[in-house]
Amino acid sequence: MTAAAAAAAAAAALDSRQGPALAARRFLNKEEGLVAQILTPRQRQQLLDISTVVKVPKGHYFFREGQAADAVFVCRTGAVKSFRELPSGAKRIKSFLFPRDLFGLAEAGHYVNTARALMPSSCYRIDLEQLVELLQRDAALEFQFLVKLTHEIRESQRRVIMLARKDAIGRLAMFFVMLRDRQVESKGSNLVSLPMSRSDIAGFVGHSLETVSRATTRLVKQGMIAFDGRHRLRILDSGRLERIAANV
Amino acid sequence: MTAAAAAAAAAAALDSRQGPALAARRFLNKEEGLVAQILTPRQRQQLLDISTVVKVPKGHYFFREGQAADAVFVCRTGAVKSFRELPSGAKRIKSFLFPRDLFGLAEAGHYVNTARALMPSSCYRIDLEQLVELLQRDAALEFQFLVKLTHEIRESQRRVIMLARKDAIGRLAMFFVMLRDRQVESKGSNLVSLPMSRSDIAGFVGHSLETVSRATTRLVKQGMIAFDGRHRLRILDSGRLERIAANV
DNA sequence: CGTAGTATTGAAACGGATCAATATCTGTGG
DNA sequence: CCACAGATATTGATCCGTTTCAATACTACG
Repeated sequence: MTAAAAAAAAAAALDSRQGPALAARRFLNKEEGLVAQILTPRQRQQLLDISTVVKVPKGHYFFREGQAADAVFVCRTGAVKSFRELPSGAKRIKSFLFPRDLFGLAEAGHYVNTARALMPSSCYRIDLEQLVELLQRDAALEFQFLVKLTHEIRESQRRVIMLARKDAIGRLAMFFVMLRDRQVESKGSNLVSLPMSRSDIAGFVGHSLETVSRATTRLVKQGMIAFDGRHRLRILDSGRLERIAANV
Repeated sequence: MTAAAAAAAAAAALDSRQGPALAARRFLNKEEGLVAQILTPRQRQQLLDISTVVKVPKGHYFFREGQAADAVFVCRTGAVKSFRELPSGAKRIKSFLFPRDLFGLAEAGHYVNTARALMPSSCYRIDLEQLVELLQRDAALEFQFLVKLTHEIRESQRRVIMLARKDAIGRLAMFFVMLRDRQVESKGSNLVSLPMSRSDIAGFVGHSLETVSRATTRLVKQGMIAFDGRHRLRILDSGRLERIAANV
């Protein structure tokens, strides 16, 4: 886990517009440099060779919980939610996936979560068997996956930090900041797209739908954020929002 | 993330008594086979060659948050807690480490957490630079780390599930079950050692110290668990405890 | 054996969950 | 393109559990 982090530090930033790419996201505290993976053109081509592009309309599934796992996915366009249906009927949202995100965690050969498109989306579908074979042959490529997993762990830990907070406003603030930081495109624009429903947000931050609603209302009333419709968030006072988000 | 899982499924169980070993822990739902890593004797020797054994008394530190990260650690004996000091003074416990656990997550070349011995402990200290080099050369070994990271992610997700619960008893039950499952030695014995303080537990499960105390008391009164002193837990009715732990 | 840190127990207050009613969207078909 | 219906979201009132503050009990270590 740490090994990868060191490598990540050593890695230079790279932008990849074509072919599968792994998103190395920014961390909580803004760092000077965006740590990213290097995929050589050849590696990207190798991944392309064993992958197909899957397009689905809003609300459709990439895979469902329990299904045999024979592929990994990398989000290409759109947005996806990964969740688990609980016996109680509630949905526990595991994560929201945006372009360049890797998903498809399996356990004992079966998908752990269900992946559903929040809007019309497309993903690279990478055959698992071939991928494993490829990784075994190419240590450098495998290393990129290792780095990617380290990011995954940190992201998960960030979520743990969020859930450890008891105040609804703080959790929401963290959630919004996390989303903004992930949407690299919106850099500087202070516009964040919220393709998920309020109830999905609730499932993610671990509060009830009503509490999420009240908390967002309070943030709006305090002038930190504003909405252009329910799925378009504008951050008005990012300094204050971040202070609340960081204020543990 | 998924690639590794598939490989994990393919991996056979192995017990390693000497040299660094990576713990592949059991998952929430007991599975038929204990999924573990394979480290060949040669790989283990390679890791040994670049590692040293560090012994510290109770309460001492392996490293502190922010320190330059130049090594990974694998717990050998004892128990370690990994945590972060918050501005507010509170400690947020990231994880408890037991023999065979890997730790030392770094970000931008510095340790993210502080690692402190809960009891007299020893760890393998693996030089990071050499490890990275070794991993780059040995895809198979690197793959083991990849598998290990996948476990780490699942563990983290399990923690997320725990934190998403609002009831104190449920969280505690999950915590105790998690601990028991990690202490492979205690297999069948129903005895779990709790080397950490109540306040550490509170920091881990995300509740106040008092709430943890009250919840354990209730579990005791309901006859599910009992204590031999504050650091020795006996699970009396593991069926009921597990049902509460799973009852999401 | 005493003392400082650690844990338990009690009482009061705060905040989120839940139940319930109303308002607002979104996507569909006319 | 509009209107309408079902789904989604907001807002309100009450209840319940955790936090907090405070006092007391325990335990481990010198």
